[in-house]
Amino acid sequence: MARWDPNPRLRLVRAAIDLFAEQGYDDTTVAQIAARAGLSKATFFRHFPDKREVLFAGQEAHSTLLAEGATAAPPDATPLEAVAAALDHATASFTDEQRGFGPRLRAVVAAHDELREREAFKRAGLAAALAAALRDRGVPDTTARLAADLGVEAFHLGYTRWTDVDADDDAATYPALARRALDELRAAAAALH
Amino acid sequence: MARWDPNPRLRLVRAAIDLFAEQGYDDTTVAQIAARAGLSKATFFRHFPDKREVLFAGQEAHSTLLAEGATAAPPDATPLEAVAAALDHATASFTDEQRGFGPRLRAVVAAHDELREREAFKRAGLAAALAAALRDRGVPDTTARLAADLGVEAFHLGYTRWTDVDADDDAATYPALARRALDELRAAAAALH
DNA sequence: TACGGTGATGAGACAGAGTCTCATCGAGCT
DNA sequence: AGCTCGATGAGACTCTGTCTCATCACCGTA
Repeated sequence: MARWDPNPRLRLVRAAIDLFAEQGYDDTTVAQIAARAGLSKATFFRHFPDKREVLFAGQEAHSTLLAEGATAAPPDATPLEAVAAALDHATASFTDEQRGFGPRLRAVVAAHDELREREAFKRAGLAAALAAALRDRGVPDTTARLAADLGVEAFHLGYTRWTDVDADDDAATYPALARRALDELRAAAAALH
Repeated sequence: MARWDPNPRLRLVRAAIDLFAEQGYDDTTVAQIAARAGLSKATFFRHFPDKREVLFAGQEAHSTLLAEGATAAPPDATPLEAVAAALDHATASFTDEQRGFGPRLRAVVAAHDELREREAFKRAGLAAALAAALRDRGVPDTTARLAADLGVEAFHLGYTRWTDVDADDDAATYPALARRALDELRAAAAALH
């Protein structure tokens, strides 16, 4: 696993998750991550803008998928139906390896403000992208933002349940769990006023 | 304005906002901020855990105020009425100096991901505190989170309008603007399903 | 007035994050 | 073999953030 092997990015991600689980996030330096991946510190920063980002890479792709899904929904779909379509589209691409990383990822992030901060930011990015897609469908701004917030909350709630090892129902796919979460949120929102 | 003068914290905040406006956030070092406040770098980090935080200090106080306001609402108040009470309580304490900082603050934050990230995190903290207060009133978890999200969104929307120099209607107080924003959000949420 | 205790500050060393420049390497093309 | 181009490594550098220790102002007390 050295210098000129393929997939340097993925090697860095795996090395980082392993080291964070072994010795903690704070006690792991970027140089150590790079070394385990057979690379140098400089190369790490060519692939990721900072140390936190190695755990959140690919979130931009999720933004794109959510927006695509919402845009591709039938023209007469309601805002929340478009959000459901966005969830279907975005959750379909997740892999088993991503599911496997889930528990370790959540444990590390939960333990460090630095990482929870990045998570909150990424989440805001997802909501903004989804809201923009809804606005392009003609949904008014405030409605679009609220619907997008529900969608992103369902996206995360579904992810949490999908990667929860204590409740590993193999029939529960990520798309199905996200849909169910959205239904719950919709019901709660309807009961709000 | 040197070493043993009073209010070192506030002096640091003012120095930071001034320098960020003058030379930009990236080109301002912590040492420079401390020097302008007549203090040393070490003392800056005694008052703020990191460079970003000098712009967001006091957000914990807002969390407390929001929670207090929600808790103090009449027992028979609906979740959204409790949120309105929380906004009344939290927005009442803002000063004219805070209003004056608003435009510069928003401009600096908007220009740097690093700061927008911290803002998103603080926002999540406010929402969590408000949601916890609502849960303590007996509001179900999901409902509490949604209502809290609306409240925090109204809190920020109201702040933006209150500190918008282009629309400085002196009769528009922060509490009134926050209330109005909450009403708009409530209407949009009701129209969602 | 002198003295001692306490908390805030400064000075400076230090490790790690993140940036930058330049040399080197491998792959593909001619 | 020689050339080009993109990816990498090496290493210097600045700044953030931490830590230790000495110093200073203030306050109470003798």
